[in-house]
Amino acid sequence: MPERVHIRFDGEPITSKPAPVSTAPRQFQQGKKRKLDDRIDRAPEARTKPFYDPPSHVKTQNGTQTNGHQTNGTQANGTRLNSTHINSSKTKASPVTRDASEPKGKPASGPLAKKRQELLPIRQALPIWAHASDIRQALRGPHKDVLLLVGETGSGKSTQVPQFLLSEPWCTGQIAITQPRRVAAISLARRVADEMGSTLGSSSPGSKVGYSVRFDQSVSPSTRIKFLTEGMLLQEMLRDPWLKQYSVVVVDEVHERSVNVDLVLGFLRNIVTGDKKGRGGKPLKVVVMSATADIEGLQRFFEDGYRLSSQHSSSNGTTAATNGTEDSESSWSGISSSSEDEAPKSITPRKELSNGVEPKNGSPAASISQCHIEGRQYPVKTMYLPEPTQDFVEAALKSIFQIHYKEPVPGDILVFLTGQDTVEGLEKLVKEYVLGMGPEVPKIITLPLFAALPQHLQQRVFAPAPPKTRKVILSTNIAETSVTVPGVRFVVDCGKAKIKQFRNRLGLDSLLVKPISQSAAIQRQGRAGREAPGQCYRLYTEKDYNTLGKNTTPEILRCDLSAALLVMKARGIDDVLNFPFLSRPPHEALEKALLQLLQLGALTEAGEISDIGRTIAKLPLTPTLGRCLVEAAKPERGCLTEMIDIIAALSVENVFLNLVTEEKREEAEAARRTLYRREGDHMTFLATVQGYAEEKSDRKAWTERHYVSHRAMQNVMDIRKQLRGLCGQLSLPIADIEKSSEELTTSILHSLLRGFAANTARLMPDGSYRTLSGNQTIAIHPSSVLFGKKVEAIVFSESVFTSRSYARGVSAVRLDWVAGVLAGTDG
DNA sequence: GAGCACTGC
Repeated sequence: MPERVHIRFDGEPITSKPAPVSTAPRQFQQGKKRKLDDRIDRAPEARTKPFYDPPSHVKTQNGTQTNGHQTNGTQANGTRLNSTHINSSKTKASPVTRDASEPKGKPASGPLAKKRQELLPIRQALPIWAHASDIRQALRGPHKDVLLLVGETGSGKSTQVPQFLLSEPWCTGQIAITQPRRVAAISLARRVADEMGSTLGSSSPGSKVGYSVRFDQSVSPSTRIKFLTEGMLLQEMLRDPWLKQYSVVVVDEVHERSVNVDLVLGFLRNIVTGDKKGRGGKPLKVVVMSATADIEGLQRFFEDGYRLSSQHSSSNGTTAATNGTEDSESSWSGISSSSEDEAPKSITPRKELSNGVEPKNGSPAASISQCHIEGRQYPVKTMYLPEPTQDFVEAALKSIFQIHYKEPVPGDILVFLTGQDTVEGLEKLVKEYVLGMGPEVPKIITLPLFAALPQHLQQRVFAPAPPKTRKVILSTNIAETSVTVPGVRFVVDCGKAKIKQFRNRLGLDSLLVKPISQSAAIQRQGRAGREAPGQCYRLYTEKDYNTLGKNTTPEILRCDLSAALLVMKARGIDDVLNFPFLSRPPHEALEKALLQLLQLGALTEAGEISDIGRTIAKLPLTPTLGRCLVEAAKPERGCLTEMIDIIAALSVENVFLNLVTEEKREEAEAARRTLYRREGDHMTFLATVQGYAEEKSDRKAWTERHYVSHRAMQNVMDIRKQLRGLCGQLSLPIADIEKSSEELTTSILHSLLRGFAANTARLMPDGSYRTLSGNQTIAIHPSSVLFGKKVEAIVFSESVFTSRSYARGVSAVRLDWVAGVLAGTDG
């Protein structure tokens, strides 16, 4: 989750006038006993029969810790919150010394310095502050290159760790710190610049802090700390596999386990455990930061790397830098290492293990340090349903009103649901019930929240509730990590989410409602305790909670791996099957992805990356879309500009606005008629992008006239510009041969077919479509302009299984074209 | 007749 700015946790009360139910943070800092239960007892009686059982054992799921005082809370994952410990035989936890991250030299002056001075006490109050010295010690000295750091929400790790390391003697290069999301990278960079009394990024040549995200890079010649997205770091590795400009890479939010973070960790392990020739002998330090305490998987992951590297260098002197060869399942989700017996036997227990390597060739042992930092989270009381429910929307409705009648305002309710449909369904029900509330009851405003909701409607959740009013936010998973809603004291968790899963056999994604993991449930619960003690109402039984998986299955085990494998191949990993995966995908998935890359011509028969593959790897696109682009640039196709427009539209969500009412929908259909093309969605996207681009006077008005999303079109234009620039650099030619519109359309569709040969289907006599590769029934998605139309064959750029198999992004093609593409798929 | 959430020189 993004580390929010911690202004509210500086030890001052959140509000100047304490609300009746709020417990000011200072009280916690003074270690006063929580009054949570008293408060509940004093609360007005619920008007309905109590709906919930308190949990049978632990009532408080989150410990609260501030100022280093230990409360008797139990940490979210059930382990004890202990004081910080760094495990390293060479690292004795030393007393906190003066912070060396403070700039040396002349005394500061000016507004930037003033800001830095103002922020200093806030930084010093962060839980991580007291451990600055420990963190520095853990990486000081040779062969102390890896630090695993658990820092819970509010510990301050994302902002402080890079500043702690800045003045270390070994830190002569830049510090990279990766984030899963662009907004987090930018806002953290801004915060750290303020804390250091520096300008941000490219605003002045002397600025010390910068960031790098897609479409937005802001660094200066003096940049020392650089926040960047995981994808950007991978992109930088294409140019510099050894990351020579960096002394340390801090990998943040690892617990989210994006595909990119798994790839980053694999590459970093290779660098850190390999020889240092590629880096001119200089070591790279790696800090891996996670919000969940389960870092044993990471410990094993790096241990295995060191062990293999020492085996390599002692046996044949080769480096493990580009090729990890461990067989063990170093799985994050707790699958134990299968090569346990190879681990150093002398060292037990693992907690005190500091040496990942038993030196086999006389080299000093490398050490992996661990550090645990307590968070700043208020306790959250958790309630379960006594009996399972079939209808979580109805159960949520009951819970909302039970809370509303029982608990005083302020205190907003955040409800986690599965999707737009359940959000809108529950919104309707709540609004109906609100009509029946008496005038003496506080008001309710319902606020839906999901990604497809227009931005200005999403913004409404950030406005505080008016007096005597309670906000009820009905949200998808977007509020679990991406959006932090202020004011929430009550969470209602349906225990489910829509999860995307790639089916190797069918080659299509499924998007189904599945139970969430315990860690996701804890994450949702934590959303109630960010500003004050809170409550979490789980719409399932405690027994059901205990049967949930501990962690969410990492994305790399759930997705199409072709993009990930191409990333590896392009960065010099020849043997991708033996890449050091933190969680190793099944062999079948890897083979399937290799086969797909071969069919795209991105790999040679020998499995080496081809020129086409190298080109595709440099594009910010999936391999399939990249292949379409390369095809469109061929002289005989000559439709690169058009393909760029289409791909740009395919790369954003919701070019066409979703309309709520039937009436609006009909209006939109009529308005868009000029954009629709009978050839299908891709030509329709082309007409839309071209129409928008040709509008020179008022593009916003153009989008409104055509019921097109202005925001989406702005993104399209960014991507279009980026792709045009890249095509120039990669010498992909823009054709200047005149073509008839029919010839152009044919070229475009052929280029699409080259990338999406596997995504083709033919019309059956019964009117359904069946894929040519697997003879699977697939239906044209209702959002397609070809919905309800019958054409002899289709090509589609996306497919997903929800209630049935749907093709999205559909174009009509001739069956003999499809047959031709399937027959010969050479480069 | 339907759209979990992120992300990329």
